[in-house]
Amino acid sequence: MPEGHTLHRLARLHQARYAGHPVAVSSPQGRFAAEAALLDGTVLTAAEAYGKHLFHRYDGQGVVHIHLGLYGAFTEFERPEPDPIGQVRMRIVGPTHATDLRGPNRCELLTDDEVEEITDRLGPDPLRADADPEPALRRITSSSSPIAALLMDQKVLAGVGNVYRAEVLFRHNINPMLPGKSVGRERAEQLWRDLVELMADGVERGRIDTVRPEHSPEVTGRAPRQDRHGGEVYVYRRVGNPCLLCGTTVAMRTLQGRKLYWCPQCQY
DNA sequence: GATCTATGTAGAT
DNA sequence: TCTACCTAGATCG
Repeated sequence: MPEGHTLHRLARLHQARYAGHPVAVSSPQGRFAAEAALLDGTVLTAAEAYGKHLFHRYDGQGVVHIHLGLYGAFTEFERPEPDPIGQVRMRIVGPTHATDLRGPNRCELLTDDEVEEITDRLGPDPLRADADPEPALRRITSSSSPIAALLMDQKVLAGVGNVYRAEVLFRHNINPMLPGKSVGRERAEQLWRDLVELMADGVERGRIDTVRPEHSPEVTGRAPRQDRHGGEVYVYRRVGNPCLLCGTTVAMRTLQGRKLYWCPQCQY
């Protein structure tokens, strides 16, 4: 379930459970076996997220770069950990807990320079305290690409995925196909500030909730979202259902291979 | 049991 | 714009 908030939450968890300790690293599936052997028994010094990328730093041995892609997931255990089930790419066992990594898009051992090459390509991450939104605001307000495409472009903003994109555009009544330069500076700033809040909330809760209290199905009587991702949302994957605000049927189309959801009435 | 889908990205065409 | 890739759970029959 990986948008930026998931990775930041994992980084925080891994930092608390493993950082500062020697850890056992293995690859039950075998596809990370050589790297795991190098790392096994060394100290994991830090866990950090940048956008949708997760980095595990090991004392003197380099940095493990993990990108979950669409399907990747970590499973966390208290020790004693069970035998691995299924395709476990990487297992880390620390003093009190263990974690299994399955199905990542990337799991590789890199040098500091290689890590920097990755982070240099990313736009500002709304979840990082050191983020400077200025480059993102300039990119958005000068581009003729649809705002929906810009929000998902990791070179523009790091960490925003399909759910946050759909939801933040709904919250600001912006049509997803509106060119970035037509969004304007002020609304672009509002989008950034809202993403900072929404995504920080996502890190705390471990799920994406974007519906304002006054718009909740309990208050409005509108049908609640029917989705399995866990949070309360306005439009994401609600195609064919009534908009929580106006009752108009939520629309869906594909943009650059990803599904886009919006309310044709509320977003113009 | 087969098929579909998914909060993603890189690379080919 | 397309395809490939990594995996598991939901859905279909």
